[in-house]
Amino acid sequence: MRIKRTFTCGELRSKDVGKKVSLSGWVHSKRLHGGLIFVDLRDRYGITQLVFKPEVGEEVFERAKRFHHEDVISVSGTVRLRPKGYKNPKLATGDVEVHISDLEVLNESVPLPFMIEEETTAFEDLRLKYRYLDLRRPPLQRAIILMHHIRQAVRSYLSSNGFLEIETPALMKSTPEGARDFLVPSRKHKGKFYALPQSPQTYKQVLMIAGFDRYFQIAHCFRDEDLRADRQPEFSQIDIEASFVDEEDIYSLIEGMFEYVFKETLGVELKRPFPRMAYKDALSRFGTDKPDTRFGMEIVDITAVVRNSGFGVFRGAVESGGVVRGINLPGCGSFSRRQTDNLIDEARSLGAKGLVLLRSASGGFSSSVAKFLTEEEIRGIRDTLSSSDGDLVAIVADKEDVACRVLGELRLRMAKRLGLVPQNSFNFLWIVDCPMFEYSEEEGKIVASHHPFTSPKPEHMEFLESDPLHVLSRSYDLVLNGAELGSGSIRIHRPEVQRRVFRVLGLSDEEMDEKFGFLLRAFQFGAPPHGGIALGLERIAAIMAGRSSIRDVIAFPKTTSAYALMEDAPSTVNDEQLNELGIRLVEEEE
RNA sequence: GGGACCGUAGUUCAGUUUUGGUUAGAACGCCGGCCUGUCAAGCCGGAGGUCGCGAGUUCGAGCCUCGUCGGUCCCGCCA
Repeated sequence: MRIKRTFTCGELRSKDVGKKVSLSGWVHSKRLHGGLIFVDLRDRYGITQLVFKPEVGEEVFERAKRFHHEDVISVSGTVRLRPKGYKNPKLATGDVEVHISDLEVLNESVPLPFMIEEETTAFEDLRLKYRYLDLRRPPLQRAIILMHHIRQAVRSYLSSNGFLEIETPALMKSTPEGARDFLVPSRKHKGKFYALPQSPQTYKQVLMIAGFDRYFQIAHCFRDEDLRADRQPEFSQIDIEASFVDEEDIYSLIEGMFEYVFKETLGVELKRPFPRMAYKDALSRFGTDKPDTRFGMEIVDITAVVRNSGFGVFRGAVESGGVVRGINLPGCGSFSRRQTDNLIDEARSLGAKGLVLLRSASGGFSSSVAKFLTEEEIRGIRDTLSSSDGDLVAIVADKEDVACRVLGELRLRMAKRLGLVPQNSFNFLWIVDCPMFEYSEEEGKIVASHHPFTSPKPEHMEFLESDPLHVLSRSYDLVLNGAELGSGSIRIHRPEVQRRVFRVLGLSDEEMDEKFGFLLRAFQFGAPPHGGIALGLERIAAIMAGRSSIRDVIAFPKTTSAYALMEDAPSTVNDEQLNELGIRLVEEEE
């Protein structure tokens, strides 16, 4: 490289006029006017306009004529003020241009599979195959840079609060509980396997026992489960644990961290304290354990209003122990028959038996169902739901969990369609008072709602064995704009309590010793009370960047089938590698 | 494991229903020419297609049927 850059492509301003400068970057675009060539030179800092004139010499001028998109070049030249009327206000460097005197072509580009533009229309599989090109686009550059700033801010905040960053193993013991493990075969111990961490949960608890009373790590985690827009097989957790703390300590620590991170990276001031909501209230008011509180349209109970209704659908649901709940869809009273039919179909596909729609009009309801309702019921429903003329009331009469889930999902979809979801709004919410256990239909047994190291609420401890499903835990979830950022808890730190919880989960003494013996043993040697949280870094970043998928904040994400399109992973390995590990492949059966 | 949508020049799409029918179009990109103030440069010309793949129906399939592969969203799953 003969010409070394003295400035970046986002740097030059009118104060630099007259300077002799060198720039390096990618040929973003070229505008050839015969005897005059403009080139937009781009790097991650911005774009600067280069001007090639014939005076530069035939060799350089002719070479510049042949530039392709995305050639990499270095140039030297003089910064000049652009003539009056030819400044470009869209560019930070738009007041100036560099008149080129020397050129070095560092790499030529073949024709591109898609253009490097602010927004691309290219399909995601193509973008993933040529990820290095997609990553040149400004939105992804901004997202990757934002990730860096978030990581830096998290480290800076936690470090200045006395937290130590400590790494834990990537090769660990497999535990069948929770998500499916990624397994790593052992060469030294043929037939045995490590697992990649789903989270460093037990290690961080052991670190507490070791006396590192404030720990954090931006931990890479792996879960072999199916993917979603917000779920990748590998992701990062901001993993935090502290000793001698209670829930309030964690809340204020984490709120402080987000306050700092948002201020540092986005310049956004967050409102504190974050609101808190009981788990059961979240379910009944929003139909989900991760409510999006950026808009209203809350689920309202009208069971009492229609308990003795002449309308069979309502009365029947109540008589069979169900509920009648509704949401008010503002301005949807003008929906066509087709639109209302679609809504009803949607409700059915979500699991409801049906959906009752009532148009609010002239102080009452304009609906075929209205004739089954008394004046009092109509007024009651309108008042309870705060429904005004022109609105549409959607009601589900069903078992409580079905009614809430269906209405919660309709609420989200309709808010999106009606454009009622405010952008650039960050609504944090703590979900508290979560149940300790839940019954898994599939496994036919009680499982931990959070994880088995979570402490039950002390006042519920006595019902642990007799009524486990009503025991609340000392866990908490953090929700942002309807997305679960993460969860944590105050942990169990006494071996006998941990054994009781394991026993409720159906583990025998032998099983708990085999799987978690190291933790139970550690608890016997002076374990401090402790608790913490783990937060999904990519989900945080995606919301901050305004992206709908965490793939956009990960440099090299996998597809929905967990495949890496750029380098083709996973791939087969040769027999030698398998032999060394003592592994033989089984033929795929039809 | 299940549901929905998508797959046609390098890219994004139209063409698929009503009607299966000669030579599959457009824009951007690419290549060539003209052009000294553009910044979505402009003008003229050109090249570029196993219609994802495989069967089937048919005289004839981009279009109909079945299967399959890939991508995206969702349910299940994610202590």
